[in-house]
Amino acid sequence: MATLQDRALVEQWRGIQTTYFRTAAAIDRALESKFSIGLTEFEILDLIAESADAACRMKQLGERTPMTQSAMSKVVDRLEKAGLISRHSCEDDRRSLFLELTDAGCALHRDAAVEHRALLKENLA
Amino acid sequence: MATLQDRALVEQWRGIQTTYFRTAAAIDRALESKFSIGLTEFEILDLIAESADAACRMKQLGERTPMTQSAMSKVVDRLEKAGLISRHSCEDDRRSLFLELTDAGCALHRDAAVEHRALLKENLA
DNA sequence: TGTCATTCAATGACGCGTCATATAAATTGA
DNA sequence: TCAATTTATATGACGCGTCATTGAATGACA
Repeated sequence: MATLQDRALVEQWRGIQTTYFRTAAAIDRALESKFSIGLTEFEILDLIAESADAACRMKQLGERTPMTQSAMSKVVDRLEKAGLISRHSCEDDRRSLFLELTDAGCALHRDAAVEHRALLKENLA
Repeated sequence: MATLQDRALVEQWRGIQTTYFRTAAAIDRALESKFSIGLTEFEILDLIAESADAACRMKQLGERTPMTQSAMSKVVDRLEKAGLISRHSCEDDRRSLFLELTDAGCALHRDAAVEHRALLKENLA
């Protein structure tokens, strides 16, 4: 039975959903209008920027985000077409790809990150 | 600057995302395989079931979920086609619709809710 | 070394959500 | 009472994510 506990769980879950949707929508709109990229694209840029010095394998990125491998592949496509990152195939294992921010990608990330953090602060507080 | 605070915000946000995606995916798969409905469909059933005695306007539902009006309309479509709910136009205001669970919808909700709560418990603990 | 299994990434078909609009009904106010 | 506005829902075009599959490279091991 445990109906009371169930109610609490459902409330908690709805809270998470609401926070997630509200925040994601706010960031997405802002990034889209100011930088012409979506939240997903930014998140990949952000992950690449974090592993700054080491070049960054797609596989590794996949482990640090809830995104699907397939989704990743398509986001990376878009980012490459937008000139924000470049793909380099790995010498040691030619199945792997290294990703790197282009100068444009680096600059855009720097600016977009400010907006991103500000909106997180506003929505998660 | 506030780089440290920013890191904390980003971590918090990623935690929310991970929890959200992991939980949603788990519930969605389970409901899909056992009851042939998605998480979104279940959530609407759940909301209708909550406003048990009073018939339930779409508008009201919209206020209790982060879903778009458009999304709602389509989910309700699917639920109706699946024979789980019925739409009744309102006499007082013929723009509004009342939603009601069918017997099948009611039974399915009862069973699916057990699964739903169990997975919430498992994932949000 | 040759086969079989495994791993990394890309792709096509498909479903769902979103945006912008449409439709229809109700409300407002001159 | 008749426009103009607002409100409730539906719909079509479109983009993105997912699933299943493919292609290509590597690994395992007899």
